[in-house]
Amino acid sequence: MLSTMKDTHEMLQTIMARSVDFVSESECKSRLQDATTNKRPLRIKYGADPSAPDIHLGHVVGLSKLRELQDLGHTVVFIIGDFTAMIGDPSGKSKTRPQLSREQVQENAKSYQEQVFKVLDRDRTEVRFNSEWFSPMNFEDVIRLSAHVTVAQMLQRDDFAKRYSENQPISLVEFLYPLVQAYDSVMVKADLELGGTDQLFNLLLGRELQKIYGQPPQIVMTLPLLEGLDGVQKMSKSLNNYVGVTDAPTDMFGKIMSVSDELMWRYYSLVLCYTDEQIQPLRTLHPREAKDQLGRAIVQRFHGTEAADSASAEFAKVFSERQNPTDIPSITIPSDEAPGGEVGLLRLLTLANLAPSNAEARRLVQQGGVRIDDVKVDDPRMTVTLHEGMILRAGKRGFAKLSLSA
RNA sequence: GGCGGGAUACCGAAGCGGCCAAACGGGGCAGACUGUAAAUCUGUUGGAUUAUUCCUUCGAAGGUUCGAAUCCUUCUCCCGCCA
Repeated sequence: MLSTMKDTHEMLQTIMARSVDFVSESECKSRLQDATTNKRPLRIKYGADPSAPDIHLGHVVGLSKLRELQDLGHTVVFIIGDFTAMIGDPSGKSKTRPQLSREQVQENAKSYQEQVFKVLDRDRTEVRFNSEWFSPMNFEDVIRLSAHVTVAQMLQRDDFAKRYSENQPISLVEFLYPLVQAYDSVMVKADLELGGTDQLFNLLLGRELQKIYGQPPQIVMTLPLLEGLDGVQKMSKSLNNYVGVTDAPTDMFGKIMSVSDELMWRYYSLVLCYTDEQIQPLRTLHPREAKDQLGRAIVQRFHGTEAADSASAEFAKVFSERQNPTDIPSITIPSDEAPGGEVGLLRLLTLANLAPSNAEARRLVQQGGVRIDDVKVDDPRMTVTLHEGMILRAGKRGFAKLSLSA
């Protein structure tokens, strides 16, 4: 259970590891001591947006930290922002987030939880939906809540300040969002809240609001945002630069291998929680080897050792040795598409889902990206005589195996 | 309520009567190389067609013109400023 007072310092170090902002160390220390003497685990708040139910490694950064805290005996209060998701968020430069129905939100929330518990300890997690306290509120309540903050306070937030000075629009709803999140903290009596560095303002507002409501202010900790596969922008579903925790082992491994050499150390640190001392020896390895280990460790975490090893082996086979993968999706060409067992090459590629259009298929062929049974074909006009088990390859990753049945 | 700005392909952004399927950048895809789906370099990036060519696309609908993303009219949506 909770450690003794002697360990407080050590505990603090564990808690603070990898954090960017931490408000504040001294508060945390006394809170920990209090927790120990009263045998009361701290309540660690974490908010999740169920509008995009795919958890990726970017989320794992925070989740891993939560797990560490759970392993120290604390309780995670996992808040699903079902209320906020139902309203939709017009935030920022991006397009307005779609408003989700209650059913969709429920469904997303469910799959969200399934994924989250790949990292979190279910027994030390309290799941809450914020519609619990927001749905019953009426407009009067909203106005009263809003009265606690000023526009000047809101404009302290970086992105608001920036957009305001650049004459970019800021929706009133966006002003309300930090408030909503802050109120969550009040409702669950959070002792500590963590989030990405972009959440700092919202987290701090939670402190302010708690003080107003007569609660001890939560400790605030931010963690770095994990860069996505492109190595520049933060990992996100909408940028399609993410590794999902439900990705198939081979995909997951392949995506990790596509991370730049430079970036992989961040993944070691933020996703796998390696300390600098643990990372140091890895730097002497060949980058390809270090990345292979990274990929295996990550796949192992979500799919097990066996899957990790075979994903690694499969990758070496397909990309290093340029062999065909073990499992190739099988496709059947309808007989009316292939009179006499013959089909035009381009048509074949589109039928096999290796190209979205004939024009795209032509480009592939002209650029030398197409092979049939390991033989390069470069004539877009050619006709192909089909046979059972014929293997089509388009580019590095596109494969299809022909099945002639019926 | 008044005034002004804007809507271009996946995204950002040029173009302002023909040479525009539309510059440029990003992203995507392919190739070379390689140590990997790293890095770098090159090519490519609406659809149909072997090609000639044709079709659809520049917020929507009409119109002017031999010819429009470009001019006119109306409409829709977005943004800013001043009230």
